[in-house]
Amino acid sequence: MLSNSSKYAIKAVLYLALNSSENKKVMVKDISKPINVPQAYLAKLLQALSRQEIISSTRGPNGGFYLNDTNRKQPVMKIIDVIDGKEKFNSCMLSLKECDEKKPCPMHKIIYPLKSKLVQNLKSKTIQDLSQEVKFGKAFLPL
Amino acid sequence: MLSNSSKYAIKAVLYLALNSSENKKVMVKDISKPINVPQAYLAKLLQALSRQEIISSTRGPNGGFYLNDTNRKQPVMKIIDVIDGKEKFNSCMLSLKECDEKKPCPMHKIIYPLKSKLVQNLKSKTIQDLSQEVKFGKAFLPL
DNA sequence: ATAAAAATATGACAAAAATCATATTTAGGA
DNA sequence: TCCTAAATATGATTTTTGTCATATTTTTAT
Repeated sequence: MLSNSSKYAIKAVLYLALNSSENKKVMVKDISKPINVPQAYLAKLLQALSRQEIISSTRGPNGGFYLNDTNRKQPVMKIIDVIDGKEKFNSCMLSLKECDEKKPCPMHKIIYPLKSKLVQNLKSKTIQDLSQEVKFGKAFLPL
Repeated sequence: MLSNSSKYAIKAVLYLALNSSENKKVMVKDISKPINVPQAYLAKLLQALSRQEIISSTRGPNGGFYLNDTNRKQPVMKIIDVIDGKEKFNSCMLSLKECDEKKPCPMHKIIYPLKSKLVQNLKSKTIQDLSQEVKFGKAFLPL
């Protein structure tokens, strides 16, 4: 449903939400271990997120990745947009060029309402929102 | 969301539902043209579906692919199962080993209800159901 | 029986996604 | 200032997915 890359990225950002701040930066290797994602690969993903200012980073000694307040307010969808591309949830389930309410493909009715609700959720829920769930023991993040 | 392969397969089966019968078999090349899928590739997909008895086929002159009544009663999900594998909609959105109502990952609440509704739809809607929509002008299948 | 027309089986090739490796740049501390 | 530790940029490798090609088997008609 999501690519591995997106899953990795979301896990990493959530990890940062729970374990970093402007004055507590975290190195790639210290993220990759607990979330169980290959370090070199994760580095690439984090760099992409950093370039788009979805997460923050500083180089050099005592540097690392972290989230500032603006970062925390980003919707989860942004992560997916950057890693998997904006088209991820946009295309018709049968890849028909023209597929909408007026001229729906045969799968449209089964899928569209659910997909658009999903997109809505992903756009409204922020990194902050999700990390709070974990913080308050309502959701979990092992492995 | 679905692989190209699954999309192609669904389009082809829908085409067969609308244009074939036990005594009107259709050759690969006559399916691939109208649904705009490369012939050799489609052949491979149809063979896989035929092996799993989701569609029917006979070889030799006047042979081809077609749907019998049993085929038409298959749920759309079966096509996806065969082409993309049963795990497609089964895994957690963050690929956590353990993720369920009791110990949900942070994305669970946002996604699970929608995903399970989607799966339910794909399992209950049959090839027949979808092709009827097209037949009665309630859905469309160009390109 | 034989020839032709179809699916089937197999595998080669290409493109994209995932993974790994390394040289470069930047920032901090001695 | 210079060394070291971190991200960054770049690209090589591997795996998976998508695509193409061809030889084989089965069926029908002559």
